[in-house]
Amino acid sequence: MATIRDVSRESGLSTGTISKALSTPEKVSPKNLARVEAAIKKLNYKPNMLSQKFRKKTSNTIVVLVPDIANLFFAKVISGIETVAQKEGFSVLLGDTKDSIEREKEFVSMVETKLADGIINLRPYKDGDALLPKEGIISVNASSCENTPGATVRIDNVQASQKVVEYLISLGHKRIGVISGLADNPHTVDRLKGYKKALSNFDIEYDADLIVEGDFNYWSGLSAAETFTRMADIPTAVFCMNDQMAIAAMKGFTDKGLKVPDDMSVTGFDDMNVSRYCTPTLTTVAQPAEKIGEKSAELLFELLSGIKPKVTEHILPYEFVIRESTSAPK
Amino acid sequence: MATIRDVSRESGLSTGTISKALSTPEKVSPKNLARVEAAIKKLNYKPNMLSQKFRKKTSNTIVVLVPDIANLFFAKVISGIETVAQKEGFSVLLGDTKDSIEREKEFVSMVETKLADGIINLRPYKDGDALLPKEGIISVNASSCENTPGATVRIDNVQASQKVVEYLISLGHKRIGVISGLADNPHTVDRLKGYKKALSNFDIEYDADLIVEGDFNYWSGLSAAETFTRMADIPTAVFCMNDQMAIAAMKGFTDKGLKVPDDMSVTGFDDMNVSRYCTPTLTTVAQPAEKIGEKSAELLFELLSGIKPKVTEHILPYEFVIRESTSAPK
DNA sequence: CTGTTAGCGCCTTCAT
DNA sequence: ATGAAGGCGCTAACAG
Repeated sequence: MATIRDVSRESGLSTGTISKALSTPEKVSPKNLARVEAAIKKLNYKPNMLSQKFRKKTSNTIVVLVPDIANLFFAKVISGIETVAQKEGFSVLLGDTKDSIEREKEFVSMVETKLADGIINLRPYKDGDALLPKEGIISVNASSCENTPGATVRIDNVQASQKVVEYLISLGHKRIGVISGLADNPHTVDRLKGYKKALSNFDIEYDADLIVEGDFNYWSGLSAAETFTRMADIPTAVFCMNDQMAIAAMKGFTDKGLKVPDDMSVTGFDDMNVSRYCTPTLTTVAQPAEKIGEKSAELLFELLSGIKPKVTEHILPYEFVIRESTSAPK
Repeated sequence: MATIRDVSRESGLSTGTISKALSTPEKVSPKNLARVEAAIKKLNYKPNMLSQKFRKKTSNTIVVLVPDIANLFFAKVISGIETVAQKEGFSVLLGDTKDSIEREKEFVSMVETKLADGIINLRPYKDGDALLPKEGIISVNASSCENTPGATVRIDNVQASQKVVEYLISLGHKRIGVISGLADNPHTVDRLKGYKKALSNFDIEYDADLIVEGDFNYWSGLSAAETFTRMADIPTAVFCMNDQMAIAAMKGFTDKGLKVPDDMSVTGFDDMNVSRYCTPTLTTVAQPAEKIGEKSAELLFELLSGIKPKVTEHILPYEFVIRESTSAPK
């Protein structure tokens, strides 16, 4: 493998000149530039970026910490991050933690060992078991919840949930079930808060029996739907905390002979691509996943460049999308 | 930032000893080991991995080239890759090319510039515009098609497609439509081949009018379904080349008043999670996406370690899953 | 504009 | 088992 020294020898110029020819060609005479190029081509020289990074003490790499990359929402956020990172000349290291705190630690330590310059964390912040934010580690929390410390990008989960539930109420629903995420998940907490606000705004009493705990995966939505159908006083609508559970719930209700939306209105959260193509199409909250990724990356690069950003908590707009899965109760 | 030299000074030991204490502690006396540890803790020393990699001339990083990470199938493959990579102590750099050949080039050059040791390519190989395989660059093509050169991991697309179509024929269908991917996509080519084989096995004449071109995205499935409903002689079943188009097609048919599967059988390809929760549930080919990722990574690491693997073309088993979207024609 | 020089932080012989 | 010394490939002063 040819090194810069080989190019120097071949071209009869010093390594310093070669280096400059590569980084700031306008500061090298055209004649010499041509000689450098010729030598590079002849030797098929490729600069050793590892050496460059070492020398410059910067990896130009960020790590994206993600609980599970096979979750479409996260994948979209990452896509947004990638777009911005490439524009800035950064690489993104994938930190699929598979929900293991051990793996998460390893990835965090990558910035301590210079392998990465900063971190974007897609795992919602939870008091107590959070590795980030951490002193000396530049990070952004993407898709966070209320009261997340440090730099964050998110939508207003409380408000969005409230809006969904108030819409159901406006249709005439009074008994509205919830398929939640795990009870201690911060998104669950925020979205439940919005649900309660909506009820209280319209003087509907909160009934804890109407909250069925899921885990954001399909299966739990199906199972929760069955739970509802076994209730003595079945609700007329169900607010699901993500689209996956909502789609599975629609199936669960359909299987038990309930028509959606005639017998049961169902709403989701996220607006995955499939939600406008399933049957019936899903009323849901559209999260700007790619935008969240882009904004997070932009914020991280601001932080990385040393400027203190004016705003460190970005609350992005969401959209409430009404489709076929909701209607007035019979 | 403390360096190894600081630890050396603090502990009164040479840098060589510190280095050894970190890499092969069993070769350092317990007494000195303790002193090293004390010094490290006192100074909060973290080895500079950038320097380490530079010195060792290996990045311990692989790049995963993916046309679009917000595609669930790819995301799952990546998840499998990550699992194996972490076990091997490698990082994975995300190469979301967003279908741009320029970006792809950049990522490929990362191994030439030592930023990565090898590449796993999720883009199907197409004669003519393929950057990989390439001399001097260790790579594996994951989820490839027939006749892909170099190291590959895939399922037998032709056989799987044939099986699906023969199943439809066995149900009594004779006029079977296809919603394909883009015509020049290698997966389209392989799967169409299987479709034709099935027809010819059962002496059904191939009718090019029954092939409607899609692009593997939802929208094209919906649009193709509408095309079918406008045909004079509507088919009784449609073989879709992925689940996304199949789910959208089911919606398209339903919207036009056709019942699935009573009036129209629909099959997919991939078996995304949603396919067992949509309504009706989808008959499809289950690709072992995570396994494909794991196998690809294992193969790459074999290649990287310098051993010539006995097998460089891995054909993984798929599963044909029969669900509710198919039945005998009326 | 170009050449010289001195390291970046670490690992690895090679002695001891 | 430990220490001394050299150098990986590159960039960044600094001189000229």
